[in-house]
Amino acid sequence: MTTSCLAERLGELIDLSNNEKAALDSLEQRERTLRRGAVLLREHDKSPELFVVKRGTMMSYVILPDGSRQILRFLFRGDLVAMAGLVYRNSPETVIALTECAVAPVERAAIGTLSADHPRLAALLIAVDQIERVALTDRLAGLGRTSAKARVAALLIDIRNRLRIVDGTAGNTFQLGLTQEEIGDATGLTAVHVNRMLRQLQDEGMIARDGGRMTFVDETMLVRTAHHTARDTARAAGLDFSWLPGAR
Amino acid sequence: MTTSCLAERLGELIDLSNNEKAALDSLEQRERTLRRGAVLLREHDKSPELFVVKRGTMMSYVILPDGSRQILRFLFRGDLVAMAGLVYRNSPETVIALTECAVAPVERAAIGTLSADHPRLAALLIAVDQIERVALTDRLAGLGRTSAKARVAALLIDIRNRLRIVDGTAGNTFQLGLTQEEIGDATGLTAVHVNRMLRQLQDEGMIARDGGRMTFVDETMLVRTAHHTARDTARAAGLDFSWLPGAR
DNA sequence: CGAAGACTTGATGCCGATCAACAGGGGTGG
DNA sequence: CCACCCCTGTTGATCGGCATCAAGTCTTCG
Repeated sequence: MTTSCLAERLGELIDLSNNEKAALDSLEQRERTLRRGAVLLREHDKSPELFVVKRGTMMSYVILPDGSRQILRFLFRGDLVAMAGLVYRNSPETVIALTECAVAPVERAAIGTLSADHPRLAALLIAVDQIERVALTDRLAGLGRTSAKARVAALLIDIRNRLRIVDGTAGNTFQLGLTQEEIGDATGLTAVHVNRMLRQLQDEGMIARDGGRMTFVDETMLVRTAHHTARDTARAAGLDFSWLPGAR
Repeated sequence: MTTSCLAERLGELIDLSNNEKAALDSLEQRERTLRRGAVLLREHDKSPELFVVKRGTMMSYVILPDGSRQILRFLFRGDLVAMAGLVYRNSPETVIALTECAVAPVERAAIGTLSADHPRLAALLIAVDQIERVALTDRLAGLGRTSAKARVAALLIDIRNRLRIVDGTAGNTFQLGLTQEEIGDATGLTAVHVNRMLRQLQDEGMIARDGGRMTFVDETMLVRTAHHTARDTARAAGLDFSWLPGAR
């Protein structure tokens, strides 16, 4: 029995009832696989459905009038993709697969019936939105007010933390899975300057690199360099769900 | 009879039932007034409740370790403040009044009971979150990938559009109500450079300034300068709410 | 084995930060 | 009522971080 990825994600926040688990499972009946580089959704295209990431990692971005790209978000197992498709007929962003991926398409209407049948899950979705909103504002502050080195360091830490949650690896080494150009498009820098910042972090003994693999040598220093507000996105400590209505 | 500000806001998106309106009204029983500059909520402080803005304009920001400030959001009538307080015990941001303000405190638990009693409203709150998320990602792309001039122009357009919705003024002149330092903290620039950008926009005939009043002289050009993705945040065109469950 | 993409490093230039000085204005206390 | 001061705005001079341009290496894959 494969539990739904969404149930897995929400289950980290609160204990779900069996009814709720079943409702979430039923959302992820279908599955669609994507190969590396495949486009799930294109900016401005119609987006009649949303998706839950089941395997692999993806990213979403926008292209500005001058052709430059801003990466908005990296997506991992359990993340909801294209929630904006709920309200906007046309997708505000492009979503592509960074690795081999599997996603579960979800009808828009399913979110409506879900909130009717399971008010607590609807409230929980609101809560998850807030967590993601805070993550976005953290990035906003980073782009607006921190140096190139801090931004690159912060991105590395972010990716590592998310990978850690997904595949449970506890070590200090991980597969970054991003080109330097992608790091630049996420942090508002050029690929060239990203390269220099990585070299600098390496020369200063904070990280080590070997091909695509990244190792945190001095994590304390790296965190300090990143000005990382250790919000520890998904950890239950510091979160409060006492206001949720009863389960069904 | 004063309708609730939240009902007003949500009512722009869909037609609310009388039950729903009543439920929203009941959220805004209490009212608290704030004078210009007053702090509603301080970063890291406990935030046991949320608020709806009833009158005036506010802003939220964070202070980074080096003392610099990033303004995250400007808040107008009908906006929800401190929704993050739903999940985070401690507020992730500071919220202060830019003008004389009135807010209605709302218990966290009220959101829970609201979603239990009125599933459609819960779904609508999810939808509103998505609209705001898209606005945030637009700003993210602006900070990461556009010039100082474009960012200032975009901010001016944004503020004007929001003021227009709130007070229904249709003209091209409005009270900006922000210092140049605040514009800088919102756009990731210094006050000095904001000043130069405003002068440049003025010299190029896009805007005119008179004390605190701002006039759009050549709006077309201003919009082009801002690379403004005319998402027109609250306009119902392009939005889709057919997936919502039935009203109660 | 050739070609295309990713990475690396150097040289140079520009956008926006920083430092500095001054003007206007509104609030406060003497 | 006036003097003072702090806040905001304005403009010039200089500096520095990151972009841009360029050239070359390494890797991967057809």
